[in-house]
Amino acid sequence: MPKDTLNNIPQEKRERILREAALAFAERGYAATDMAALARRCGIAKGSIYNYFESKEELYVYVCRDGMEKSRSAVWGDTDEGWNIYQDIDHMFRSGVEFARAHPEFISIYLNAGSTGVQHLTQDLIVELEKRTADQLKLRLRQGINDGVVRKDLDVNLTAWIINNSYVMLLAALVSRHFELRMREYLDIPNAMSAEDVSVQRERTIQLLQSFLRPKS
Amino acid sequence: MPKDTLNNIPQEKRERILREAALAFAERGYAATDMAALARRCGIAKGSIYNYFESKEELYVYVCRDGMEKSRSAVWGDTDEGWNIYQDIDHMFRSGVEFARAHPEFISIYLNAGSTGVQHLTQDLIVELEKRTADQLKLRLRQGINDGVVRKDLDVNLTAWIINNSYVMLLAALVSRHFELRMREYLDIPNAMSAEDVSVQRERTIQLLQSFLRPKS
Amino acid sequence: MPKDTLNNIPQEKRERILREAALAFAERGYAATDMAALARRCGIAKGSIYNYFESKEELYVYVCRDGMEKSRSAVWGDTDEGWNIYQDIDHMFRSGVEFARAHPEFISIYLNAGSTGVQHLTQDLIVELEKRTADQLKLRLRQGINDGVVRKDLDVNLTAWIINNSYVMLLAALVSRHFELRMREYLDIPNAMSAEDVSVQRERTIQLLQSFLRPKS
Amino acid sequence: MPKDTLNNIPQEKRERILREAALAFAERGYAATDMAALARRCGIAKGSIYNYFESKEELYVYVCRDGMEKSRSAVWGDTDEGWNIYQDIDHMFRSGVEFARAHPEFISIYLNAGSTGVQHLTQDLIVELEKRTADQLKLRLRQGINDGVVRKDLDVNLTAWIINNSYVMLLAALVSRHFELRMREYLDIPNAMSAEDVSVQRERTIQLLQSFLRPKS
DNA sequence: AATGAATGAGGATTCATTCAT
DNA sequence: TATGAATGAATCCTCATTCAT
Repeated sequence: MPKDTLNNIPQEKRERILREAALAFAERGYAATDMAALARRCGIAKGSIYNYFESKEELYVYVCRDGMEKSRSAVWGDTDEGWNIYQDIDHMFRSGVEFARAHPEFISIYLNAGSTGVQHLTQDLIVELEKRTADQLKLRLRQGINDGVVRKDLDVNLTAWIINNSYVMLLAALVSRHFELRMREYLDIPNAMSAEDVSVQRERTIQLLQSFLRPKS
Repeated sequence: MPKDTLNNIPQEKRERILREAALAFAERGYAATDMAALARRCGIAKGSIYNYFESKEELYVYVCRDGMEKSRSAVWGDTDEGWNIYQDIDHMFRSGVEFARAHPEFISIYLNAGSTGVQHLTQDLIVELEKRTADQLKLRLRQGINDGVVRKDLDVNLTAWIINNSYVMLLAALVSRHFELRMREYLDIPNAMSAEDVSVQRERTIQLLQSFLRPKS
Repeated sequence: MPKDTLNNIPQEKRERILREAALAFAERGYAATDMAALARRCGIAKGSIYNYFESKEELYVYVCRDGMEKSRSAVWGDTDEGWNIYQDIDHMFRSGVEFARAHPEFISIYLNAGSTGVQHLTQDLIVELEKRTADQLKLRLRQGINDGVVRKDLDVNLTAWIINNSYVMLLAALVSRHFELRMREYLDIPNAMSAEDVSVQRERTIQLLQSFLRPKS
Repeated sequence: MPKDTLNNIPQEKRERILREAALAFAERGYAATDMAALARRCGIAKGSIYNYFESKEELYVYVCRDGMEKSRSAVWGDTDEGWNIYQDIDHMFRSGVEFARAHPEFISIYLNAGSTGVQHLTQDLIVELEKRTADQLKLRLRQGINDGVVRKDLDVNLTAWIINNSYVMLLAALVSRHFELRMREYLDIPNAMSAEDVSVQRERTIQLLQSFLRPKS
């Protein structure tokens, strides 16, 4: 969708533009992002952005697509086919948090995509990303039930959704002041969460969710 | 915070303004909401809004505060002190879904508040609302443990957060196309969710979450 | 087509805006006319124009319609039903030249409408104006033939067209440097045409055209 | 006026550039013609145009000059010194229509040149072309009078101008929707004019104009 | 208190022209 | 010589806010 010109410029520049655009959209949202300011921030002329993209919308969609791909490969890029649901949950939360630390902007954009205004531009794109995770979790839960390591009475779909809900809210807490405050409120964390805090809570969340899955016996 | 003038107009008018403003902000987001269009849809003159509110920001904050209050009283207004955590979860999900159906605009605004752009204006306001729910859930969980109806090994705070995560995502699915698509993806619901679908999934979610709490016995 | 606001402002202002807009479009053409400069020239703020008109196009169309109406009433407003073709030609050329002197901008806009670029916006509008003149001339020619004061072998339609061709080119010469130079070239007028020159040539043209119509006797 | 470079490129390319530039200016007018789009349609790089011409203006002037030369040679290139005014009128209308069919773009440019915006760039150029026709018609009219085949009382200059007025308007009708509609309105032609229609009207026009010249017998 | 015309800073986009390769 | 990426002034239009009535 971007213009050919985008492929004819140095990779470093292309990446810088995408990075700064993602950061800008994440910081201020689509509507409040100013193309002139964005260009300045990228170190290029206002008109140059329009050599690469038809419009602000196209740039936004491209940034989202890029983030989605980066996210997918960061979270699920190196899973082991042999893992079970417990290992997958563990991996998902760890790699997810890692990705959110490296690229908080994409998590913000993900949250924006769920909010109002530009949903229509990106929802399909992002739902595609959800599908990857949904399929993975559902598959592993089914295997776990078959293997007798997961409670037989669990509704696989619903359980996958519930697990992912907390995953999403954890990542949200890493990039959104509101969701961070909410999480600290629930978890009685008085001060801004340190990386250490996050790791601890991530581990506890993993363990608690895992404990929900285990057969009662 | 609004001007005194707001109290000198007919209640019907005041409510209409708040309702339409909430709808407008919910539909398009803060930045993309046009004060002129908003005035038109309220049936009042552009200038009149500025007789009641200092600025667009103040109006937005007031709408949020209003939504927060409506939400709190809708969800927790008529709880019974004698209920246990199972009854509270049941009540929260039921009244929450009911509220989201009656006032989807406030859920949208809540989600926006968690996204970028205008976080700073409303986060404290909305976190206050979270606190009410957090305290309630944590209290009941503690009581449940004491009463022997909840697993003793549960981390009360984390459990409350996890429960509420799914609550938030369920309500989000009712007002955001993106989160609806996500939920349908997880739950294998091929078509737009009917009220019936929502009720069914709400019940299943309640039961699954409740099952996580029960002692293994 | 303009917004209601246009009718809610003082007549003097409304007329000033229309006048200046017509002058601006006439001077520079549609594409080269700058809305900001136009506003300045009208003594109003840039945004104000957009309180009256949806867009530059709408303003342009409105100016054209206005010019067309002014032109029609100026040229054919006070004809006498009893006149014959000779009197009508005389009247048309006289009132046409008078109108072109009072409102050269509308003649320029007429010529632009025949040129490239914005034809589609105004052609129907302006052809409507032509129709008035065409019908008038054709009617009178037919009457003249019936009354025996016009050559019987004349093709009425074609004759009307030929008469009007020179009418158009005469008015064009009054507002367009190019068509003035062309006319002076043909008529051996070395210097810029004075009002006197124009009157003389108008009279000669009238007489020559009239002489073409007379029966050979 | 163009740079020397223009002469160092293959003739085919040079002609293609001129042709496409003429078409582009004719289609959209000077101001609305986009140099980037023009380069694309010429099949050359944007920068290359500036290797041949200093600026858009210079290119435009060059295109006009080229059109003027083509027009002159097309219309008057192969006249016979022995022809009289009747033959010249006949020839002028025939070759003019033929030229307008082959190169409508130059007629459009001619009309634009008479309108606003870029008059100053080309008027002298184009008036030069008019002079050729004016001189020819006036000469032949004078000869006609001397030879007794033209009414002695005619004002030679004015007659030449009147003849040419209809010539201009006929060609205009071939390239401008507005002037075509106007002509159809006058001549009661309900549908778009076919080549056949045009030929018929051209013949009638020639004959009618010629009839105006003939001595009363 | 209500109105809506007026304002002008700001924002997305265009485009003639330049210049490094 | 040819190319096309880069530039930034220019342009259309928006919109929160003001203020005279």
